[in-house]
This record gives sequence, structure tokens and C-alpha cells, in this order.
Amino acid sequence: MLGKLRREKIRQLTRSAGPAASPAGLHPMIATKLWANPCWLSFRANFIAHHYNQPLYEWIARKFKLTGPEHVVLYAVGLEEGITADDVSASSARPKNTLSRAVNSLVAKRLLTRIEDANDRRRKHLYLTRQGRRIVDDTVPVLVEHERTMLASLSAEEARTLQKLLTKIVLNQNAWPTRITQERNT
Amino acid sequence: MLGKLRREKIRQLTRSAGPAASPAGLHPMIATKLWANPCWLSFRANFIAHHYNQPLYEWIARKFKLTGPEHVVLYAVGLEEGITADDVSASSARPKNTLSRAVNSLVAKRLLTRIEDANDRRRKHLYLTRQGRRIVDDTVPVLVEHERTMLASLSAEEARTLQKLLTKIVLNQNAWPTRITQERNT
DNA sequence: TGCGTCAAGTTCCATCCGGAACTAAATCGC
DNA sequence: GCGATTTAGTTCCGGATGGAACTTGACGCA
Repeated sequence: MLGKLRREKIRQLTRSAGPAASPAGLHPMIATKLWANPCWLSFRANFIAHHYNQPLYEWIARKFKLTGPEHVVLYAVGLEEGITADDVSASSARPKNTLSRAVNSLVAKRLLTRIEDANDRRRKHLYLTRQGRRIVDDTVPVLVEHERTMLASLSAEEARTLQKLLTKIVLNQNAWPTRITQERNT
Repeated sequence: MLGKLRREKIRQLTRSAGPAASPAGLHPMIATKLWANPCWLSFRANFIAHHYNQPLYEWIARKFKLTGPEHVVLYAVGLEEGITADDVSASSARPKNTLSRAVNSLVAKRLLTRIEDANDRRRKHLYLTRQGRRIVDDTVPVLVEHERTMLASLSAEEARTLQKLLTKIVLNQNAWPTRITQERNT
């Protein structure tokens, strides 16, 4: 009852704030988060990332018995053999202890080998085994296709623009705070 | 040694594939994931989302003793009072059992009240208490500022374009697969 | 060459998380 | 109106997760 009134209010607000009429079948709360949300970027980034990750991690767990972090490592080494756990950590969303565990597990499963750096014995370079490479080769096309599906509503030109803009954001990384220090200011 | 050779190889590859020379100080693995990565969208979305979330969740945990899901619920109810746990679930990246726990915890902390729907006794509408509202009011400006910082490298025009393109992607949500069913095809 | 600092990786542990199964309530079909 | 199906929300539980502290090795500096 109250809820219904509020729902109407949103719909109006949405219609006025959004660039187009709210499409039929769009969940009202998604409309709110799109068009009546001061944090527009974080909602969109999280939403897209989640809907990309969720089905893939479920699939990879089901089909290859790999956890999320394990796949992250495997994929990264697939992109660039010889990297270290730290390289993966710097470029991914997991803390280094989680990645350490993932690496150990992958080595135990004989999907990865680890070679100590000759000049710095702390560093351990990671390489795919034959089996590891096979899993990467089996998964990457599926990931690419999944991403393609999620981009289907954009033209090639729009996709290029999007890529460029997101790149620009990422390249500004060292200007971002890694910790927020804000005292209550009221 | 081997690693060093490979590092050089990447740098070259990066330089050729990227639209600009790789900026000094950019971690080589980030360069790889930006420019030698078939999944360009998922890397960028995950990277941005993570670097947005990470400092904020740490801050919110430290300052308000709230977990991630609790903050997600609080923020959503702040946007739109009277929503249900299901509304939060549909528009966020958490499964509904996690959100159920978060709601219960927030009610126990007297930050949220829960009112059963008169027409459908399964539904429970969520409202902020005075304290809940205060936390929302205290956090939102910080979230907005944090997002602004992360967008600093974009012009207003570019930000508008980005917002439009991401919106277009999100609106296509019902064309995305929720589950991947792929049999090994080799 | 020896000490203090920093960096890579690991270990420990409490906690959170999310899949699966469950309950209660509404809705659909006839 | 009455059983089958769907939906909102909860509970259970094992296992993953990530912060903090630790270990080992490199490096700066006198």
C-alpha cells in the first residue's frame, strides 16, 4: 500500500531523470539505482562485473573444480607466463594471501609450475603446465563469448569509445585513495 | 632472467597494442590486462569496481562497524524507502540469504525497521530509523566524493558519454545468460 | 659487514559468505 | 474453492575469505 504509492513516485522520478522512458520489464529498483543514485559509476561497474563474474565462476567451479581465485591466477598466467603472485595481486581484485593459496592449490593440481627467480629468491615465476594450458584454452573462448553477449547492445563504435574511456579511468589509478580517512564532519 | 626477457616482450606488445605509450609507473601486468587481454570489459569493470569498493568497505567497517552486505542494504533503503529485501537482491551483487542476514542484523542494531505488507504477508518493507538515516547521510557524501576522484581523469562530456554507454549495457540485462551451459568442445 | 627497512610469500584464525534445502504465503489452473 | 506451482524470506553448514602477524630474503646505508 505505502509501497505501491512509493513505487509510483519512483517510476515518475525515473521517467523524468532517465534519458529514455524506463523500459518495460526493468526492475524498479534497478531503475532507481540507474537514475536516482548519486553513485552512478559504482552501481554500473559493480552490476556489470557481478553479472559477468557470477555465471562464469559457477561454470568454472562446476566444470573444472576451480575456485574464483584459482581461475584468476590461471587466467593471468595464461596471459603472461612467468609472472609472479605479486603481479597477479597488483592487477586483480584479491589479496595476496588468497592468491598464495590459489597458487599452491594449482601447483598441487599440476596446472602450474613455480620457478624460483635466480636473482631474487623470494620471487617465484609461474608457468602453465600442459594441463593448465588446456584449461586456459578451453575457458578463454567462453569468457570472450560471454563478454560479447553482455556488450551486444553496443555498436562497434560505441564499444570502442567505452573501452577508451574505461582505460582512461584505469590509467589514473595512482591518483585514487587506497584508504579513506574521514572523520565525522557533522 | 627468463622473467626479465618476458617482461620486455610484454612492454613491446603493450606499446603496439595500446593507443598510447604505456605511462611510466604503470604496473606491467596491468598494462597486459589492458592491452593484451581478450576480455577487455571484464577486466576494466572488475578493476574499477574493486578499487571503488575496497577502500569504502574498509572505511565503513572501521567507522560504522557494518559489513559489506549491511552497507549495501542501508544504501539501497536510503535511495528508496519501503523496498523489500528482494528489491535489494535484484539490484545488487549479493545472494538473498546474505541480504536476509544483513537485514536482520540492521534491524537488531536499530538502523532499520521492517513492516509487513498488508496485502502480501511474505513481503517486508524496509525503512530507515533515525540512526539509520544518519549513517546514510554521513556516508553518501564520502561515496560520491570517492567516485568523483576515480572519475577525475574524464571530462564532464566524457563522463556523460560513459554513463550513457554503461546504462545501455545494464538495460540489456535480460539478454544475458544467468548460467553457462557449455560442454567441452574439443 | 652488520643493522634497519622493505618486499614476496606464507600461515593462522575468526568470520563471512553463499549454495541448497526449507517454511510460509500467495497465485494460478481448472 | 482446492491442489500444484511460484515467490519472499530464513536456516543450515561447510568451506572460502581476507586481515594481521610472521618468515625469509634483498637492499640501503653507514
